[in-house]
Amino acid sequence: MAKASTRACPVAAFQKMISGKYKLRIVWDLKHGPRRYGEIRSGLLRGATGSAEITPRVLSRELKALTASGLIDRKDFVEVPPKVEHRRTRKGKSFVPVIAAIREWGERNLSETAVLADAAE
Amino acid sequence: MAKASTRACPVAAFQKMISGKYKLRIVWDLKHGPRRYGEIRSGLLRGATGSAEITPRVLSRELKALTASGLIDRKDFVEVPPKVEHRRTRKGKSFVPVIAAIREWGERNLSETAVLADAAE
DNA sequence: CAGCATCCTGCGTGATACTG
DNA sequence: CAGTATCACGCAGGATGCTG
Repeated sequence: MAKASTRACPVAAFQKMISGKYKLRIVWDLKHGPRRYGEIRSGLLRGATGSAEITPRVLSRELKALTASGLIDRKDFVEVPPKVEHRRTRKGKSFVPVIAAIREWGERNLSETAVLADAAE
Repeated sequence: MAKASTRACPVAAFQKMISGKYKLRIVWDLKHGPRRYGEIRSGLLRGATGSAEITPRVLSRELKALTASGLIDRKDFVEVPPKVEHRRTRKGKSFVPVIAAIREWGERNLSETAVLADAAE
């Protein structure tokens, strides 16, 4: 039964796994190696103003979900001052090409003209 | 602000475009050619009981969004009885490999056994 | 057959404040 | 520094009924 569902819709499982606005970007941002909590937070959405982006609550949740999905790994240096690092797992690394494919397609089909048409709200 | 996000992250635009539970599946299901509204609806989530899945409201919205995104094309045979077909556009077809990549990865890493094994690991 | 109108609910997301 | 606690809100998405 589970076989049937996943076989019918791996896409659904994928969507569930990367649900949320930041998961894909987090995994992608980890390409340079392990990153600390604060690094992800400040490096994720540098807006034009460099203003804050993701709230601690949300980032925490995303990281937990990604860890639960097995895409990233959490390393806690247990002592003070608090230090936690996240890095991609094997599974996470194997997922990178998929993100790359998405990015590549997005850059060709969603950039500029397409984006403007879509962002016309 | 939506503009900024799409600009920096094609991934974000991608997520926005395929947001929702059915868009990817709809595009995928159109691989066999044009499909009528009812065909998509009854063929999308044929459960064990074959019960209904997506409501007209939701399906309609998904189709509109996909049309607005340029992934699918809507053909309305204007006369009675109502007949509407949807098919993939060029853009939609170019998007297929991405879905295929997602599916392929999902089948290898998100299938029941893999999920369980990875969760244990 | 292919929708639209209305109501309702859960959840993802953000803002703010606090803590070990 | 790396979170947790609480409140609030918008929106996706389901249910139901009606229509051209």
